[in-house]
Amino acid sequence: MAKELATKYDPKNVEDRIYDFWIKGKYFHAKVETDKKPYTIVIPPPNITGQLHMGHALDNTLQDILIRWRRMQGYDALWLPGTDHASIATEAKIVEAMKAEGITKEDLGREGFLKRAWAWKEQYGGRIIEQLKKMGSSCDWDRERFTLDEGCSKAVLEVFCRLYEKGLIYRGERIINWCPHCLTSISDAEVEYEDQAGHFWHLRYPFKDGSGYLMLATTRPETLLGDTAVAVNPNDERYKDLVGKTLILPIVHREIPVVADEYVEMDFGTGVVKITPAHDPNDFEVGLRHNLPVINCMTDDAKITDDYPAYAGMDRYEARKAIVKDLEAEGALVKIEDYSHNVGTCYRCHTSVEPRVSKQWFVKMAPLAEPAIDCVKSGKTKFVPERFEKTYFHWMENIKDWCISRQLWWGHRIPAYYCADCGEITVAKTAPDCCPKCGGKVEQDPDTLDTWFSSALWPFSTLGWPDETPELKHYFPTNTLVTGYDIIFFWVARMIFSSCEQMNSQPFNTVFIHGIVRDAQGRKMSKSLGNGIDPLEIIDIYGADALRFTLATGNSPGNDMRFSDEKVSASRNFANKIWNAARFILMNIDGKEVKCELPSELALEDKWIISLFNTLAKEVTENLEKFELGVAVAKLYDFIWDVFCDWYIEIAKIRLQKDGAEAQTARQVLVWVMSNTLKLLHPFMPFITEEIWQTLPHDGESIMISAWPEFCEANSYAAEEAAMEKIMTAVRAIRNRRAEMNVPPSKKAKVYIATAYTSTFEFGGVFMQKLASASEVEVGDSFELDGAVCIVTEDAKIYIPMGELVDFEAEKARLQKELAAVQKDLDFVNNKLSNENFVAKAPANVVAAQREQKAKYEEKIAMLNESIAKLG
RNA sequence: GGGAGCAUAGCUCAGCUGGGAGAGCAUCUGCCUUACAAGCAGAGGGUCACAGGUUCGAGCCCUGUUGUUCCCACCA
Repeated sequence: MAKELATKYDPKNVEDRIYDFWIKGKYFHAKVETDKKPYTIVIPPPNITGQLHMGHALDNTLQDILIRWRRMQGYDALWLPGTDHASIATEAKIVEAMKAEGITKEDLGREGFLKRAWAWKEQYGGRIIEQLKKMGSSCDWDRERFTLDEGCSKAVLEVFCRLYEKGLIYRGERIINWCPHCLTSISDAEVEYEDQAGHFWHLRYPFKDGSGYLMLATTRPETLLGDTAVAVNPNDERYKDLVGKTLILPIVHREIPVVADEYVEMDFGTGVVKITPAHDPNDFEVGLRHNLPVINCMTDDAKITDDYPAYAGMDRYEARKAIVKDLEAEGALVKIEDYSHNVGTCYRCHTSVEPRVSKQWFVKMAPLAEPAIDCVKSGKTKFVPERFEKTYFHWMENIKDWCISRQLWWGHRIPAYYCADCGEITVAKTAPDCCPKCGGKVEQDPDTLDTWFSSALWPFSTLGWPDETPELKHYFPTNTLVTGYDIIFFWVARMIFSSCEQMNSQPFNTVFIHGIVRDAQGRKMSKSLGNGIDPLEIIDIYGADALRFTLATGNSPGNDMRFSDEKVSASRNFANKIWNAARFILMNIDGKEVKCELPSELALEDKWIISLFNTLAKEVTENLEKFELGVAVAKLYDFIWDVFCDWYIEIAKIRLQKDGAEAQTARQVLVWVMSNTLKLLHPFMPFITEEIWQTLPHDGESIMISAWPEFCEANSYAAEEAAMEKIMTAVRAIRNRRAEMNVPPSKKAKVYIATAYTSTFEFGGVFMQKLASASEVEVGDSFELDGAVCIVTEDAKIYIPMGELVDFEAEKARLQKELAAVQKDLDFVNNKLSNENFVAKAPANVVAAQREQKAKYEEKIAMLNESIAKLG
């Protein structure tokens, strides 16, 4: 068996096979076991257009760690997977693909387009799911959902109608953000602002009565076509008398009034603002207050309308040039300044957003925000780390109404029906045959809903709501939502208010927030930079466990992390280390009857490792409970590598070589500790742990459904831990000394140990032989030796007679140097202890520890002095 | 304009409720010690950004400063 295992762990031989084994065993499937406590995570549904990127890899690694851990703890753990139809992103991709074939949406018509979209979904929607499987994700694939499937659509209809009936959804003509490329409205949250270099055009607008000009400046001269006023601040002494006068709009030669409005900042620019209600949100508000006409001068793809023949059909930037030229010709242009300003862009295509007045559907947010704020304030939903609650509150408290209608076809169609005759609006789950008011013909609103409207319902729509399913009853509210901070507004906040409203409950108890994965230089990974790292490629080279381990190790809640090959390579090395430890154990139990249970007779070193493991189990569990995944995994790394491999396995070799009862004890402890450590590591590195666990003696079908190791009082051995620590300190001291003197390990030497802990060191003698190149070890109260190297630890004075290698002067100097160092330490402690305030105010245990330290230093100093005296 | 994060070894980052600073990588030295050279044993390397304060005691708590990153707002 052992011979078959290569010296290097090869994930390619393991991962797919193990994943199939899990699927066949149905271990991921949650069975609605009502006698067990539920633990639920709903996946942030990736877009069907998506390809697995590092963000997904991190997000899903964290979720899988939590769900595997809870499953092992005995919870009825459900990780519910699915995908998002991503209306705008998907539709854009399909339109783009069609463009290559020379077809437009209109050519196909709505039905034809949707048919094509569904075909597209069938083709690509499964791709990201397959990629998630490569990560080892233990999702319940039998419950996979899609935001546009029948159930989710039913939930969407239900919510829309309920909100409409409550007056929380309304239709209105408002200024909204319009993407001239995607040809749809987008919500405020979907606008990204970026600094762009632009210009400030200073213009003069003449008074009708010929009494001069008003100077103003604009960053968007083309919107002048839609100007319906010029505003000044009512308190501005400079312009007080001009309010109410009439100006002639340059080029257009329309008469517009001068109005007074508080919105105008007197200190900025000339304190005069042109007002374009149709193309600026602030101007729109001013227009409302002053009853100004709204003149839309652009088409939906941001070209000038036919109302302005000179510019009709020009793109807004072309028009800008033409208009500036004409302004100059007319003498209205005063000067042009360079100016950098924030421009709103579409979060999908980064085209500059064109604010536009248009009739859309909105969700009235104020009444929904209040319970959502309370949900977090009261602690029903907690953010980890907590600071993100502040972000959440700030957003919720300042929230504006949510524009939910999109001029797209791929999505949930708005269930509103308009009567062609009387204009009556009917909102209903099923289409009415005719207008309920006048019996006229009705037509459904052509628009669809914002994709986030359906994902806002995800925690309960996926569990069967609005039906009262057993799943909904058992698994809702969900336990943990794992997501990045970049998606709090889009999704987390909307799930919270939707759930508060529809379910009268929080959607999840904890929101576990992580940061984004950056490249090795700390830059955001992006397509345009081309610095993205493909997780699948990393898996191909290093294995999924190595990738997962890297992502988990770097994780500190809410913080960004950098990803580099070096880190994955270190993780791969760790996997290999585990692999080789397993090989060693397998080699030694080959052909022997070994069960995975602790023998009744344990040696000192067995109790030591068992005790340390016990502490590890406790701490890892505590760290996981606090979402300190990175801390938990670091402890596992240290235990496996530095404690188990570097010390315990090495020490175990001594007994294994002897064979007999002692060897059998060592074998069992090796198997027990290894097997249980693998369990603790399993959530982080599922493949390799399963592979090894299966090869070791084990009970049960799979490590992933084995019981999570618990802290156990009987496995705590404080005295043995302390004794081993003394021996290990001595071993390290000897190694250190030998290394300094450049003595090769092959040159063995006898070791004399003078100590008060004779039995401990007598026991540890064999360890010294194995680990510290000791040919022989003699333990006693004191020794009189000439020409020996002397090493002083807190518990022992160690002599190594290596006369021919020792330079006595150097040895003396070294000891004196060490003495000085210890003396400094002692002074420090003494200083503390002689401070009355310290002794009086510091906790008793801290003071006691200092006193103990003082005694140790004094003892060490005495021993060092003695050694120096001997050297003459 | 408002808010938040970060600043610790050459690099990347840990550091729990305050009790003399840690890891990985890199560097240097010595080892094929039969699980592992993707390894083993050792070493060097830090005014914990700066300035105050609270405390017997501060990397950690408070105030301010500087640098840096991000989020929100959007003064045309």
